[in-house]
Amino acid sequence: MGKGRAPCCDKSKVKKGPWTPAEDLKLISFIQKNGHGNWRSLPKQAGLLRCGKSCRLRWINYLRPDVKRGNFTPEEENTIIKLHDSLGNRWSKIASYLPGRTDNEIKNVWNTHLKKRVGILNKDIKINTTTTQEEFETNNKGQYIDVATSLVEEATASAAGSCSPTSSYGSLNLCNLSTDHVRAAEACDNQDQVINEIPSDSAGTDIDFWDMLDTDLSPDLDYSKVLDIYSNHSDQSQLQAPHYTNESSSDQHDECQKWLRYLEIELGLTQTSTTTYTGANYYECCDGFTTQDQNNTMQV
DNA sequence: AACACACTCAACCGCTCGGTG
DNA sequence: ACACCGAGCGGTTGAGTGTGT
Repeated sequence: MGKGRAPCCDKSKVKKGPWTPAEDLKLISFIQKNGHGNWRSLPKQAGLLRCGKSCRLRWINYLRPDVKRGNFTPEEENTIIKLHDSLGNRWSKIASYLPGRTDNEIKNVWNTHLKKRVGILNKDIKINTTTTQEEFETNNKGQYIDVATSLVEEATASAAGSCSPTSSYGSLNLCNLSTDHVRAAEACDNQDQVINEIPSDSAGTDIDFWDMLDTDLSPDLDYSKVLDIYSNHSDQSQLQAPHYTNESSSDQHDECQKWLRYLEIELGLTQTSTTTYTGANYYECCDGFTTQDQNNTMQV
């Protein structure tokens, strides 16, 4: 073996760029049947012209059944702010506290939203500690007034060492930042509240892909393998969606079919229709879609 | 309507870490 | 102890989309 590090793959022979639905289904199919013991060899075995790294990233960030899609809730954002102040840019560590969220997603949301917001709030605290409330209101046209006042109180309390023991971020001026504060700040920040987020990558029609999809949704699929994926590939404590251990095989089959169906919908591969699904697990999987009521009914 | 600029986020790149022989 | 390898991590990029003029 020669010196130096071997490249992870032959760059000239791998495809780069956005994944197509057909590639997604190939990857999913393969992992369903074989798991992902070796990412490096996976692309070849799965018939994908992709780097193993790329497959891993696609699976972890997008195709895993327990990935939660949709906007971050104020609670999640609050958690990220706190954890980031404590852990810094250790995104994977932060992600471990947010089931269903990936490090990449958290990193993106921090860089695009939260970093700015924290900057604004910190600035407000500084303003408020050096001006009267009236001056502050004039300077800020009434925005943030309640938020900033509360934060000043909390920052003062924090400085006095009375930060909530529920968190380990006692040194932070945002240590007790409540959900309401974040919500208020969000409202001031004119954040869009887009509920539904449908993933892209909806490439053109692919006959092979449709064949594959039909195959994968057939009763012949080895659903026990799918369950293995859930149970083996990740820390159980971080898995939110499927909990199959005590279910009958038909229940498992149903759940897996739901997940695959969900995936099909996520990939934009079904015609618009009204379909009602039930089941708590599926409801969790579909977080980010239009949920119609609390009875786990979803309209697509 | 057309253009420019800003924003978002999926994906890539290069590095580090831990396991193994 | 060392070298190699695969997995994972964090920084960065750039295509696509949205918004303002």
